[in-house]
Parts: sequence; structure tokens; C-alpha cells
Amino acid sequence: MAGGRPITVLNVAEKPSVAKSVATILSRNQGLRVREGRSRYNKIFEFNYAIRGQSCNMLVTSVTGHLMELEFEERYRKWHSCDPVELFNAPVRKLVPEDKMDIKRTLEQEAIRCQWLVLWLDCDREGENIAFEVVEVCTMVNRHLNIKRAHFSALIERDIHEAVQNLVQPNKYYADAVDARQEIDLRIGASFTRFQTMLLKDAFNIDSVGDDRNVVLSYGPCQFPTLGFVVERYWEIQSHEPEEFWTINCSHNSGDGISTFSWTRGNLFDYTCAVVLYEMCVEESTATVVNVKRQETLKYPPHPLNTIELEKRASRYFRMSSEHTMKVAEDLYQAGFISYPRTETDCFSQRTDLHGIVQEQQEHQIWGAYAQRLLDPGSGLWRNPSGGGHDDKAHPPIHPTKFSAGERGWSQDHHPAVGAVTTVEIDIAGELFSTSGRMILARNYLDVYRFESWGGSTIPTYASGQQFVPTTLTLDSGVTRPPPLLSEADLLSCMDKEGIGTDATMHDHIKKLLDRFYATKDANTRFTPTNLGEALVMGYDDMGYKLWKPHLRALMEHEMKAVSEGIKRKDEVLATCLQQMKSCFLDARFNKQKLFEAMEVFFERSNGSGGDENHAVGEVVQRCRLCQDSDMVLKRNRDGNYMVGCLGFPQCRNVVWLPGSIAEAAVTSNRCNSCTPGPVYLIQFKFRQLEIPPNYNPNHLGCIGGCDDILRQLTEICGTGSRISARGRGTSSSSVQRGNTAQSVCVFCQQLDHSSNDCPSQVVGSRSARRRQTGESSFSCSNCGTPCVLRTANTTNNRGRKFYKCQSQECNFFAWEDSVDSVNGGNSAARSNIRSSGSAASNTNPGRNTGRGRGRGQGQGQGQIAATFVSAIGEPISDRRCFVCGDPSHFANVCPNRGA
DNA sequence: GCAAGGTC
Repeated sequence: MAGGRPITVLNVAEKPSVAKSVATILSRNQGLRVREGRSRYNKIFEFNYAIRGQSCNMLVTSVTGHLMELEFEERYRKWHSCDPVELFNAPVRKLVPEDKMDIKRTLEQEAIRCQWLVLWLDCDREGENIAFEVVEVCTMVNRHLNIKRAHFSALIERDIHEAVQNLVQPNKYYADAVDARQEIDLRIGASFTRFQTMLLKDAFNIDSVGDDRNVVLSYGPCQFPTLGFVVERYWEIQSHEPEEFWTINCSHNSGDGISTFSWTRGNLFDYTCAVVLYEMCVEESTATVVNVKRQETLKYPPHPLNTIELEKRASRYFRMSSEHTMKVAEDLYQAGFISYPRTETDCFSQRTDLHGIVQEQQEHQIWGAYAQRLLDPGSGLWRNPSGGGHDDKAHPPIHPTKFSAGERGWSQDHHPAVGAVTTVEIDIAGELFSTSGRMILARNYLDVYRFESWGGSTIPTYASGQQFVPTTLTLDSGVTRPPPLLSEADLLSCMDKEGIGTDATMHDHIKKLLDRFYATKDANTRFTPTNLGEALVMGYDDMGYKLWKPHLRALMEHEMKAVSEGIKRKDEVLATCLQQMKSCFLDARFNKQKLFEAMEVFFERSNGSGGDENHAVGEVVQRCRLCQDSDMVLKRNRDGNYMVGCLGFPQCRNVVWLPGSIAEAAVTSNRCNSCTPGPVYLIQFKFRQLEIPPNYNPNHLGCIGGCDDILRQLTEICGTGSRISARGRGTSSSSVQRGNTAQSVCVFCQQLDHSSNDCPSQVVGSRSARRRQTGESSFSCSNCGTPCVLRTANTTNNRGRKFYKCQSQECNFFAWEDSVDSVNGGNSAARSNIRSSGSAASNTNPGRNTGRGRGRGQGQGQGQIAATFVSAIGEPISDRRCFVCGDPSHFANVCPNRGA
């Protein structure tokens, strides 16, 4: 019972609503008085309470998030007041901004007469940091304060009473980690933002942004990697080259229903091969059932919800933006319906009273009966939810905290649905086909979790050994597709996986991309980078700095964690991190030309200097042989790659693409002696040495008229540079996807998880899956012995063809994988038979037949992409057109209208 | 006019 002389306790919560809830719960709504503080929103609640027998006069008030901000000292605040590099060392200080002064005064006013200060800030790193801000303000006026921390995770009686009776000490390590994070973010953000804004804003006509007087080309360690995800996917799509494939489909109407069998070989990229196999099947078309398998399968409920999963599911099921989801979740939290919505945790602790939570739901119209069944010991249905393995040690997964008949809340029911899958395999002329059907035996959690579905389809009964004649047997064609643009749910996944932002801020970073005109979002919540966004990422990428990649943030986050665990000191982490970023900044500034060049690809210079008018006139190479009406001039396309194009564009689309490895090119006044009709002016090329084989001279006076073998070879080896290949990116990244229209089964090993193109069994040595992902190979350089990386060419002539490249900086070793294959006596013969585009395919698509396997020496006019494509049955395929402008004469990676 | 993190 309460005893002793009452003390006065100042309780401070992170926001007004929490102060109100805490006060209401602790006072049990009895004798609760409210009065105004100096700040309009932050009231002060008063009541009497006993903490472990000590009677207390409780004052409960709040802040609104952080009370203080980190700022540069006055002298450095103006943009032109200093060199941005100075911002890495300029003095900073933490102070209460003007709009928080009222809150500060309230705290001072109340703290002065209190004995205890109890901190009710959220139980995460930021909350701990805010706690120390409050402590700083309060102890300035009352240094005798006894400081305590309350730990709670939901605004419910059980948690709040438990917290106040078990007060602990605030955690300085947690707060230190946040201090370090704030300082790094401020210095990096301000320095890079000022640098790139001042460098580029006035130099280009950035027409995409409305009023460019206020445009800020911001850089931030979270917003930029977020943009990076969007741009990277966009580049993947751009560089995707549709590829035609063939597959055999079989159907059978047994009288009980129709079964559709799919070919276990999946998709063949070789037409001749597909036709031969198809004809075999047609000639010997009786099907024999060779295998019937029935297997019970389970579909498990999702893990308990954390913030990211909540946002993703809301986006997927309700098309709600992550920003809106968090607003709704916050409302539900404040109303006491759900637990704290900003949590990384996706597993319940042993202490959570799950039965209690389910008991609350027994009355619900829809899932009440299910809740009752779960709780019935006789039903045997109860099982604790499986965890996802994440625990932020601060909050439980998001779960309902009280019953609501009116709210469509988050179900907490957990029992797998049960289904049975029947798979039938048939043999036609030695070729295998299969089909499967699923019957759902028990819906279980799907009854209450109505957002997830589990397709159920039945198939007629077949018996092993049974024979039938297929109702249809067709050879069908399809085209591989690029992966889709990133959706909001995809983007959240990327950010979550790479640790960009917190649960509470991820949606802000996404919004920032839109606000800064770095990206746009379409009606399907999919993101496309703007020219501005792409140019910035491209510029840094060309410098070789992966500032747009998530690694930097991940490293910082790792260091912050070390600080929060007391493993590293704040000062040492700050010193190392800032030193690295400063040298990165200086390097970026030294290479600012790369940013200019990238911007030039998309925007015009705003003043006369350095415009690219000189491309159009005075760079004539020859008269256009196609339209015979205009000149062909040397140009750089939007990606910075060189080509010789007809001035009659867009009426005439004649173009000769030049190797992607060109650093500089200029038309000379020398004429070619052999090419006709003349004159054809020679071009002086300067190649990037590291991008051409060592036996080629980086300086070359070349001719595009057809007589120049060296130019043709370099075009073949280096490609003409679709965006990605020209810029030295391998396509070996694990994120690169092949988006086939149909699920592909490897023709070599029959596995589903890779296509025949990527079958590990078909490559030299025994590379592991991981090695394939990282591009590392078991093949060593024959010059220096260093292990080579395996890359995939992405050029017009050699797209999809793999090659080995020595990892050593000094060594330029390069070898096509297929030539190594045949030397080693591997199974390249079988492989090229299947994989290479054979004669039939080359008839349909002359632009595509030169690479892949054996195409060397066939290289003719680069960039000549067939205008029409023919399917297996000789009909034009309409899908093969540019996804940017719809024109079938080219693909998006060379679209002249791109970004228009 | 800069960041990211709280919150209104």
C-alpha cells in the first residue's frame, strides 16, 4: 500500500497520445486531472499512484518525437558559406529548435519541482536517444532528479502497470548509436546535396521538374540507395532482349474433364530441335501414363506481422501505399486495437499470452467460431505461430490487443491449410509431359485469413500404364520477358533486406524519390526512374563509386549496432566512417566530369558551353546508303555510346553502332580508299584499354564502310553497348532475372530452379550455385593463374554468351566460355546444339543469330534488328516491339523516343 | 535550399 511521504514524479512520453493513455491506465481513470502546458498539444495529466509502495504525485506529459536537432554551427549553415567538404569536420551541436521551445519550457517548469523523472519513450534506439534529450533538459534545471526508464510495448493495462513497477535505467549505448547516426547522416547528406545541387542545377535545363529555381538534387544515405533499387531494375528491363522459345503442349479430354500437360523440357530456344521433337511426338502420338503421384501438402500461415510485412501485405491486398498503411496502423494503435505498429519483431516471445489474445476474438462474427475451436483443448488445433527469426527486443509482432466487432483487423489464427496434389506424368514418343491438380482438404487458417488464396483445380483420374490419344498436341512459341518494374511492395522488400531506413521511415524515403523528381509511380504502384534520377545514379556509377548501392548504409548500420551493444565507442565509429566518406566525397568531386556526362545524356546544357550541337554538323562520315537522301553522322546516344546515324531520322533509321569500349571518337578528313560508294571518312577511335583484349591497340583509325576487320572484331568482342554492357556491368548479379512467360524447366537436369541457360551441370568444372551468383568461376586465367569471373555478354552480337574475365587488375585475360568448353572437351556440343540459335532461327531473326555459341565471324551490320518476327507456325509475333514506344523496328534499349 | 529519425 501507499506509504511514506509522497514524491512528485515527472513522466514523459514520446507523444501526447501515449501520455494520455499511460495516465488513463495508471489512474484507472479515477482522480485524473488535466491541465495545459506551454505547448498547445502536450497536456499535463496529474493523479496519485503508488510505485512499489511509494506514494507518488504523478505528472504525465510528453514531447513530440525528438526534442533536439543536430545542426551545423551558424557559420556553416548558408549554402555558400563554406566549401561543402568542410561539412565533414565543421562543428555541430544539438539544440532544441524554435518550434520545440514550448515543450522544453514545460519540461523545465515541471522538472524543477520533481524528485523522479520516468521516461516513457518508445523502447527502441531512437526512443532511448530522445530519453537522453529529455534528461538533458530536465537535469539542467534540477540536477537531483532520480532518473528511471519504463519499458513497455503496448498501451494496455498489463504492460503499463508492469512497466511502472519495474523501472530500469536508460541505455546510453543505444542513445550513442543514434547520436553517431545523426551526425553521419547530417554531414554526408548536407555535403553531397550541396555539392551536386550547386554543380548541376544551373548547368542543365532540368525540364522534368516544374519550377527549377527551388530544385534540390538531394543526396541521402537512405534515399539514394532507394533510388538505386528503382534504377537498377529499370536497367535490367532496358537491357533485356526478348528471346523466342518453343514448347510442346498436350491436352486430353477424358470425358471427366480436360487435362493440360506441359512438356517437362520446358522451353527450347532452338526451333529446329523443337520441331524435330514435336514431329516425333506427332508420329508416335499415343500417350502412356508413366507415373501418378498423390501427395499431401501444407500451406503455412504467414509469420507474425512486423511493420514491413504489414506494409507489403497492405500494398498487395489493398493497394494501400506504405505511407497510408502506417497512418491507419497508427490510428488503430492509438485507439488501442493493435500493438505498436513499428516493430521488426516477427516472432512472439514465450511471455506473450496468445491464448488471451485469441480469447478476445471468440465473439467475432467471422472468425469467432474458429477462435473457439482453436481454444478447445479437445480440437488439438492449437499451435504456437512459427517465428520469422527477427526480434528487435523492443516490441512484439503487430497483433490485435482488444476485440472489435466493427474493425476488420488482423487475424491471429495459425494452422496450416491442408491440400492434396496429384501429379500425372505421361510419355509420348520418349518425351515426358506432366500435369497436376490440387484439392484443398482443410482450409483452416485460410478460412479466417481471406487475403491469401491457394489455387485449387482438379484433374480427371489416371492410372499408371493407361494409354490415350491426346486431344491436342501443339508446338507453341513464346517470348521471354523482362522482369516487371519494381512495385512498392518489391521496393519495401529490397529496403528491408538491405537495411535501408527504419520501419517508420521507409515509406518516407519512397515518397522522397517522388518529391525530388527522381522517380514516378504508376497506377499499379510500380516505380520508374526519371531522367534526373537515372542520370544521377549513372554519374556516380561511372565514377566507380557505389554510392547508390545499399552497402554503405549497411556498413553504417553495422557500426551503429556495435555502438548500441557497447562493442565500439561512438567516437571511433564516427571518426572512421566520416574519414571514409570524406575521401569518397573528394574523389566524387574530382570525377565530377562523370556527373556532367551522365546529365548530358538526358538534359541540355543551360548555357552555350559544352552543348552537343557539334555532333550534328561537321561529323559527317558518309552519305546514307539506305535513304540516299541524308548524311550519316557520328553521334553519341543517350547512354553515351557512339554510333553513326542517319540525319534523316526518324524517317530513316539507318544506324551503325560502334563498339561500347570507345572512350573518344572523332571523324577525320581522311577518306577510305577501298569502300564504295565514297567518300567514307575515317574515324579516329580511342578505346578504353581495360575493355578491349590486350592485343588490340587502343588508338585506331577505323572505317565503318565494311573494310575494317579490327573494328568489326572489337564490335563483336565488346558489343555495341546496351546500357549495361557498355558500362561494364556484368549481368551475373543474382538479382538479374529471366522472366519467361512460362515456367522453365532445365532441359539438362530437369530442375525447376534454373533455366537450361543457367544449368550448373553444363558449365566447366563444378561451380556451386553461390559461385554462379557472384560470377566467380572455377576457371583460372591462363596468363596469371588468378581465378576468373564468369560474365554474360549483353551485347547485340553476343547477348547471353558467357565469357571468362581475369579478376586481376593488371591482367586483361578474356575468353569465351564456349571456346574454353570445347577445348576442355566438355559437353559443349550437346549444349550448343540446344542453346545456339540454329539456322531456322536465323532465318527469322537475322539480328540475333551472330552470338550465342558459334556466331563469330558472322557479324554483319550491327543494330539491324528484324522488324518482324515469325512464330513456329509462321505467323508474325506481335509482342516483339519496343516497350517504350511500341515500335516493332527496335527494342527499348535502343529506343530513340526513350524519356521523350 | 541539405540527412534521417522522431512526431502533429
